[in-house]
Amino acid sequence: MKKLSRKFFEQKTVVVAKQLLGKIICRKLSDGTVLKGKIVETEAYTQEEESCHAYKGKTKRAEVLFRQAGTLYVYFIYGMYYCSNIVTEHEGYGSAVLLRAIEPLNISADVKKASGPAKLCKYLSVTKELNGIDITDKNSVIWIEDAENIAEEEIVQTVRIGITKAKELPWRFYIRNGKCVSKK
DNA sequence: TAAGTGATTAGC
DNA sequence: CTAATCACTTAT
Repeated sequence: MKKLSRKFFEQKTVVVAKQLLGKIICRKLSDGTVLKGKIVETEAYTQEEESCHAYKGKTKRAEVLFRQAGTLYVYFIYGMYYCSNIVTEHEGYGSAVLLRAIEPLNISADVKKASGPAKLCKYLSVTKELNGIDITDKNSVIWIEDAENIAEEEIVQTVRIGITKAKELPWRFYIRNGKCVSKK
């Protein structure tokens, strides 16, 4: 399988969000174990809309969003959870795709263990230590492998969930009938 | 539906 | 410094 290049993430954020569906996210743990999961749900965030962390400019937390495409953005929320995003478009523009759910491909994995943005991070052992890494780097501990594109009719596009601002934007994508898609 | 939980941010 | 907010999950 081929690792996705930086070029893939340099497309428009909503395009990346949509095309990431069906791709395989891989995580190499410190003991050498490699976990894999199919991405089944994503959301797009760009700096023009107020629900994005980059909306107010380069704050200390959001600075990572302005880096080059393919950078991993991990943030801590509600005192207990991490969420991971992949930075998109060009350097200096704050945008990213939130990974909301994956379907674990490891043999003994529970299919519900990664059906939510914070659960997915827990499953893949993603913490703030990984904030800012380049997932297109050859030696990265997280990367995404290419896979067949999901057919247009299998992709559902709806409004984003769990946010309080700019709710009307239809920037959430998931695979129809995907068993690991998050709540609601 | 409610509440736990602490980093981040804006506003004094 | 303080207080409000938060792209969530789990258990009622």
